[in-house]
Amino acid sequence: MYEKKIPLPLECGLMMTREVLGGKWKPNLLFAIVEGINRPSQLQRAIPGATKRVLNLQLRELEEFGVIAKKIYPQLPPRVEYSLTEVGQTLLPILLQMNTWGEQNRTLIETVIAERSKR
Amino acid sequence: MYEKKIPLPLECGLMMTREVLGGKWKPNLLFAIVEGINRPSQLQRAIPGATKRVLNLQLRELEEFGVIAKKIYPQLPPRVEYSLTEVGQTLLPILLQMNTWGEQNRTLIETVIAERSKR
DNA sequence: CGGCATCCGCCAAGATACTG
DNA sequence: CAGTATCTTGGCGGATGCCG
Repeated sequence: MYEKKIPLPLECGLMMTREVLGGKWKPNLLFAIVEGINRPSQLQRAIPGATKRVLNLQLRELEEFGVIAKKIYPQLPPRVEYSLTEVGQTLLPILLQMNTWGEQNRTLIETVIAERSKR
Repeated sequence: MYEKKIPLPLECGLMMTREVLGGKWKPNLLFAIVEGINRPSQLQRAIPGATKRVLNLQLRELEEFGVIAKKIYPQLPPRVEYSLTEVGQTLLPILLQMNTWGEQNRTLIETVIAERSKR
């Protein structure tokens, strides 16, 4: 019985997920959308660190991957709302875990970063 | 009763985790180490896409964050072994979920990527 | 309000070669 | 086998401004 013929098939699932969540603000965007912050202007306000352009780019990518859906209301002023798709919902557990892990280890991480910048 | 004074405290846990897992090969490295592929040369072979240099850089960062431990055997030829720390163990659930999610949605993702490159 | 065009700086990551 | 030094690059993300 062969345990594992090929040591690592590059553990490709990780790369796949990375492809989807890889953008700097994508996790935050998904997180925000779930919480009901689902309009572009709201998202901009919720994520002050990112510019309109970047958020748009990343939103489009998320949309291309079928993770979020974009609803356009043809009116003036224009109105757009994002929502998680079924597939997007399946990402929630991961995001939640990432968030709580980060919270739990925040002091550790901050310490290391502070330490690092001393050099 | 104020529901949420500040809409998003930038959902900082996500950024923390990102800081630790952000490198291109870090998830793969952790995954491999858990599976017993814990020596530099082994890791290089298991992850053909990355160069020695990059792997070293990312391994060092993981070590700085206290996620992996580095054991050096002072002998010739030199021998080094990495292992997950307690903290590192707590990352496993996340990595596993990311991996399985990627596997489950591999065809979707590959399709989108193929589509994208047509333009 | 939502979206896009343009320009630019930076840094993570690739390529290569050398030392112990 | 493990690690480092040097050089280069691609592209992601930041900044700004214009348009419907």
